[in-house]
Amino acid sequence: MSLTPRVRAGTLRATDAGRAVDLFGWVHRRRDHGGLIFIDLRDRSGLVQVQFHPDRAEAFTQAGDLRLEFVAHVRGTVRRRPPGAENPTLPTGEIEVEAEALEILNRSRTPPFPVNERTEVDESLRLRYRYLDLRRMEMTRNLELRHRMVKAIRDFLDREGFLEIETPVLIRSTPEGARDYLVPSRVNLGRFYALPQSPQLYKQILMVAGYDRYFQIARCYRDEDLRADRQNEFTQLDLEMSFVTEDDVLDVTERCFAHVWQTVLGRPVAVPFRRVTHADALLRYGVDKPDLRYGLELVDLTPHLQSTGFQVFRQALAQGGAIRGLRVPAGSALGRKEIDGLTEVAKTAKAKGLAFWYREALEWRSPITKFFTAEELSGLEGATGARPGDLVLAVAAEPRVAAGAMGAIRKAVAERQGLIPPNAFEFAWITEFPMYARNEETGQIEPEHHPFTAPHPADLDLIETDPLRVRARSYDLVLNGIELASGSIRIHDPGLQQRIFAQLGWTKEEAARRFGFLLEAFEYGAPPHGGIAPGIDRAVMLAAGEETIRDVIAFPKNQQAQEPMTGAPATVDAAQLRELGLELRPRPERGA
RNA sequence: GGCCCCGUGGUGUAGCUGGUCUAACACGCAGCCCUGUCAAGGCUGAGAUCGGCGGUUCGAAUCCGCUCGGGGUCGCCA
Repeated sequence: MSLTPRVRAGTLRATDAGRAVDLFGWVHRRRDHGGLIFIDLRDRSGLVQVQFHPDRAEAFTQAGDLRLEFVAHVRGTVRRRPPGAENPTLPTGEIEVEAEALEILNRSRTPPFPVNERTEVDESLRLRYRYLDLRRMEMTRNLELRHRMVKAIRDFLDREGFLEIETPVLIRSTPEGARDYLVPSRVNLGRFYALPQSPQLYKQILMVAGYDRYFQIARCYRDEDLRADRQNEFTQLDLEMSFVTEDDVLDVTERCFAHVWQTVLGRPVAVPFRRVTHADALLRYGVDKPDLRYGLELVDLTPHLQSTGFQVFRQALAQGGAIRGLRVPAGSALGRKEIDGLTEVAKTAKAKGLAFWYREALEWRSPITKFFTAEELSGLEGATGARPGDLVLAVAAEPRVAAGAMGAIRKAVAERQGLIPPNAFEFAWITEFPMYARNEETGQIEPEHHPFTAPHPADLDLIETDPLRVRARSYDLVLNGIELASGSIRIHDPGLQQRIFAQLGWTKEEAARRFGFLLEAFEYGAPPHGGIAPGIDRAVMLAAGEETIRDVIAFPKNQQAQEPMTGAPATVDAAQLRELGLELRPRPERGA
């Protein structure tokens, strides 16, 4: 059979009736009636029903041999289906292809899991046979969605005057941040490249070079443990702009997302996005990446219970603690069991316990009501706005712990009470992150974002005196409680950059050794600049309504950072190691 | 590394307060019948000793311990 231009199965419509077509695809399903055979032929675009009639004896006989996932070439004619035989649930349901000839291009073993159904299949099996998994329509849909989103991003940024520039994947290791993946250099024995955790330094250098609007769909690598929304290898939209302030970066970013959501998902998204300062987010939502699809704002009860006689609260307050509360509308329906469950959530978040009061018609009911004065209880009512039938929850602890615990409680309550609207997309900016955070283990002060983030101009004087209070010119984009992007206005003044390095405890020599090239570049006319880096995998995951980014990545790693289909990472030949000047030490324990 | 969840024919599940479980159901697979189905239908059949090891018991898929594999999460992720 000679090959003619192929037609995609899922694209055929009633208007194609009478058309001679060549279809190439996989057997999605077969319905063999003995005297008549129907095959659903599937390709990337969808599927169409092919009918084999005994009148075409040769094709009909061959069709009897077809099995699921066989690869076939069908030549035939598109026909309207007989009245009453249409399938309204299928885009191609008005027509079918009457087969005139069939060519079985390849057979298939019985697949290890159903390709033609939506059933949940063990993920390790899916990854081992990823080529079959990717044939499933949900995965095809996800990868197509990803393509369209990335294309929409490129189109948008192109129109906005951005230039897409590639930066190296083999780069110099910089010890800060996440663990680097290292690549040994054969021609420079004993030396290593690192894979980029992000193109951060190169994009800043590009700004110095005058490429004032740069972007890249960049692969990034971080040797850290994997999660549902975290791979050791992932994709970022890396973006940097010169001569801008926060507002410019936020503006172009939110218009970019609005464009993608509109053109790809057909979902209008209002701009500008809501903005919440980091401090405010902790106070009102207990996290720095609040899910704004639901209310349930936290309330500061500290001022109302300042002199409470309740020992647990009293002690917490005496140690500089805070009391954060949450009104659960209609929470009186929650029983002891639910409260216990929430208490567990609070404890997992390091709180010692969870206080609760049921607001009844005339009074508060709780094991601890007796410890509070009428005045305090009315303060509680005023602060939370609790009405009869509601429940009030509270945690007293060091402010950070209280916020974190109540943030976890807020999320748990929303999930358990079904307060999260489906199909909602709530974007929000979190601004003014602190410049520094204390590393709990080492006690050292470390940059919250990265050491090139510009400090808030009003806080410059605090850098040396009270670094933890210095706000950064940084911002995160949050969508439905998931961090989508992170960025900042950068330092472009070599003097200030030195000062920040010094604050981190680096000597001039150390800073020069690590980032000398950047400091040097800044001495040749560095423009003010800033940028952001949205995670593509997460954006697609949320747009697709998936629970894990693995479902929007063609060949992801599992939680053990392995790729089950090819078996990476794998051992290598001794000869390869020798050539690289590497020698493996036996593992400390559990030999072999 | 800690905590939590899961592991039963090819797939998805049931069974799991120990005993006709000689492991059930659906899909898939094989054979036969069937000319308008679309999760096609009907009949017949093959296929798992219940992740592995050890223990408790007269008796273990069911209870206990260890272990392996997978997932979620905390730590980690400038």
